[in-house]
Amino acid sequence: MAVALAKRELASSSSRGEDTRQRLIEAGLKIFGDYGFEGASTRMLADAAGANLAAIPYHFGSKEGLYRAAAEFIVENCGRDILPTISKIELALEGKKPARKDAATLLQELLERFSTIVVGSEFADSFASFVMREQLQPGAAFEILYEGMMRRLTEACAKLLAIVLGRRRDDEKILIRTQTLLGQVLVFRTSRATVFRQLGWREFSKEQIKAIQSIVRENVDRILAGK
Amino acid sequence: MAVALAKRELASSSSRGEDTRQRLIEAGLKIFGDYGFEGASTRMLADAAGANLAAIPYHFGSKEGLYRAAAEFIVENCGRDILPTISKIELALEGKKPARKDAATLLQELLERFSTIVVGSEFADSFASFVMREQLQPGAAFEILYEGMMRRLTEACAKLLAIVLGRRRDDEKILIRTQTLLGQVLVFRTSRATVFRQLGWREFSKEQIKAIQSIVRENVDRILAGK
DNA sequence: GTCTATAGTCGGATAGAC
DNA sequence: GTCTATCCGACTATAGAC
Repeated sequence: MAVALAKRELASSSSRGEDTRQRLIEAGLKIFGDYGFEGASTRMLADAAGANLAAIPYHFGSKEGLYRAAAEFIVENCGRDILPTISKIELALEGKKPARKDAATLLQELLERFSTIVVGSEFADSFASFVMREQLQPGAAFEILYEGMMRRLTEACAKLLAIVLGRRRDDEKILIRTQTLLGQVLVFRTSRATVFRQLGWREFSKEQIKAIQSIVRENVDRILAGK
Repeated sequence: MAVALAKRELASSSSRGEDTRQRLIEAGLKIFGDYGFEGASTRMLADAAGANLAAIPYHFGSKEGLYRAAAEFIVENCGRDILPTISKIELALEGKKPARKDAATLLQELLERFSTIVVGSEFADSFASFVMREQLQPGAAFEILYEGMMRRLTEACAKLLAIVLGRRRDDEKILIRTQTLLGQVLVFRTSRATVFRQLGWREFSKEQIKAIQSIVRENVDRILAGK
């Protein structure tokens, strides 16, 4: 927190440099998300940021450097939304093992938070494409995304599920089932075009997000109820 | 059928033309899947097909024409695997409404067939990327994929689910839940990199596919059991 | 730090010989 | 139908003025 503040002060007090840097990262998020690494041109990036072409190699060394910086930006922003919940869960798991019922409640809370980010945030519109492209062809940015975001999410999810179903947390079946739980939420992003087409939607409205979350919650309840 | 046969005969009997065309489509499937439409160059495509650069505009009009042809190839090949099952279901739904239990059995059969394609076929390695990119940025090829493949799958799935849960088949909740069912399977493709990382897998082996299918089946059983 | 201008590369499509 | 050669546009990165 203190570091972030210091950064901001540095940005506003010093030169335009840090400001250009920030605008380039935000433009990178959108442009790389829309067109992919190869499809995005440095001209698009510079234009979207209102910056000069040469500012990219200057601030980030290369187009790829900007790409990595965008991945780090995603991790930081998602972190703001979901890390508090994950930290709470990790803390609860550190002490004596939570009761089955409490673990189920925590798991539902985690999934609701997750779905709010995945379908509910307009920020997700930019970074969802970015992340999906890295799933297709994992590169250096995938490491940043996985270590900074996905690992803690899937591990927290798996540990809670293990408690609820009464199994060891590194049981392969638990890990597979963890993915099926997350998949129920993720599908609304990864198959967005199909979902919109079939449901006649053109966006995720507040009501639709609630409907999705309600059904996921119901499904998960039923899955957790099984022995 | 007679048309397909006639085409094949024409291909083998006539000139190299039809053969080059076929090799370009198969190369397109792989190259477009790996690099995306923009990322794939006509030189890569021609090299992978063992064809000349100029053969692409000659046979398909343009690079985009080859792209569309690849989408049609996907529809045809997926169709071979899953259309018989879908047709069987559509037939069963045409007559008098199947019993709840029978609908559940058909739904499980459909999902197993679906998961076999999604995670189990080596053909999927190529076309999964192709389809995912179209979900990100739906273009002309998305129409081909949706109308030729996804529409009938999701509709069959939704109709069966409506019977099992005793609701109208155009109920929004049914359509949403349909997506969550498919999502449990799809996640193993769309988040492949994360799944492999968390589970320590490097491929989908026979045993792992069986494990996935078994857990999906269990989840779906529990979801369908709810009222 | 930011700009313009440019070098050097690679892209898709085409013309025309065979 | 297939090939070679080539056009023309767009790309990333850099050099050097300010």
